[in-house]
Amino acid sequence: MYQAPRGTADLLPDVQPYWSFVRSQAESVARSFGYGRIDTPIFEDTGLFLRTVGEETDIVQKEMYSFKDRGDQNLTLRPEGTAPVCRAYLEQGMRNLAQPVRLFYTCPMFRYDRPQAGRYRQFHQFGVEAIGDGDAAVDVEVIQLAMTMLGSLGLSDLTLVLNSIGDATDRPAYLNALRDYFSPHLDKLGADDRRRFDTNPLRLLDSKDPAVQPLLENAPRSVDHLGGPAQEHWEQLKAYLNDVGVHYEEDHRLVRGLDYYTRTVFEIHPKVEGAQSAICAGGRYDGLIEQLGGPSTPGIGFAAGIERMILNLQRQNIEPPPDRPAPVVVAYRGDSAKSRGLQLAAVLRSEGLTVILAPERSLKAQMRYASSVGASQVLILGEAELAKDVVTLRDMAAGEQHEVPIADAGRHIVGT
RNA sequence: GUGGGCGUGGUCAAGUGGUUAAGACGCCAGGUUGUGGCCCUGGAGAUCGAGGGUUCAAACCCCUCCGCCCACCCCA
Repeated sequence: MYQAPRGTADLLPDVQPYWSFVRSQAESVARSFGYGRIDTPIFEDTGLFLRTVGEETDIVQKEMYSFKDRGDQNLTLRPEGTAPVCRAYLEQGMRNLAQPVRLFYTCPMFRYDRPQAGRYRQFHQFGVEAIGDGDAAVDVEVIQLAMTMLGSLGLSDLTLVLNSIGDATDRPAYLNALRDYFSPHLDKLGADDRRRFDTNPLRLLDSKDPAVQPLLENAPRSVDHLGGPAQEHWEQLKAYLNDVGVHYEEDHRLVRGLDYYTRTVFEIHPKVEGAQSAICAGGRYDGLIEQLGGPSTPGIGFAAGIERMILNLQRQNIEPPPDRPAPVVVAYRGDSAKSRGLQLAAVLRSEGLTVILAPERSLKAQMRYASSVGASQVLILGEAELAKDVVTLRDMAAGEQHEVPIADAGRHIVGT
């Protein structure tokens, strides 16, 4: 027997209401902020991710689904959404549109990770990108969009954590400060953290090693090493957030695992403790477009994990609205009634109703079937009805039925 | 990549070496001839995750692999 590949899932109709709920809420909130949908290819040139996400990151080092196609092209199944959108921004000349360009997407992502709660190899993200305007008001807009979107799902008890990791020009001084701080304590660092000390000292800040926790208390803060413009941006952002009443917590240890972030970084997670708690995360990436060979262009965005949003809906016992109406079942007795039922079903569907023709079984079994598929009403056609050119309309919940002319059966069906 | 737990019909689940592998839910049929949801009866459906080994004999013991769950790493 074949099984779905590790870390992938079959989404059967019974879970689809969650998916359509999340997608439609996210999409309508994004549109209300003036964002338009973009779809980019599921695979891209491998170099796009190497260059932007960062050669030293875990995503690139060990999580990419990369392959060569028959033409020897190095391709990679998209592990994240920002780089492809920026590539499209450049390639499609979107800098000639009104700036900032506001885009959103919902699509599958692929990372070769070990699956666990809320983590899959094929997973789905809803994300937005606002490209072409570095103003802190745009940061606020994007954060507001994220909070509004999660709120529209009914998720409560969310925490927004915020930090600024400065511009590329501020980075070297800060990294030196971090190295200076940690170097007397190298003996206390585990192997992973030693490696980080050399390759990416920023990541020492979110080390989970209990031995280094006390060290983190007094570690240098990125916000104390911001250059003038980044400093101003950071203060402006916080002021705007206060103005619009968005609550946040500053977290000086918040850094991100992708190299392209500058200035603002943020995460949103449920207050309940747990692994993989971030359901939404993002930040500013003012150097990314330039890195891709374009003109210096600021940008900011976030991505939210659809599976994680659904997980939290379920944890908070939030039921999504049904994604399809209760069907009307057409039951019948006899061959000519069956044929007439087939015609009737087609007519009713063309009138916009959801109609299922019962399977050919005893009438009793057809009724049982109607009941188990949740039919609100059943239309019964038999010899008696055919003779009079009527159909028996049974209301399943009320348990009552009456005859109506076949020709306007549709008008008598209610509430589906 | 690391550590722990686990894999028995579609789902849940009993069964820890020995005749035809319980049960429940679900599915199908029937309970008199044209009617559901409760109830009753019957039926279908399992190479006991896969492969190898030990044994006269294995779902049950051993090995390998695969997968699932949880945590770490990392991330949405």
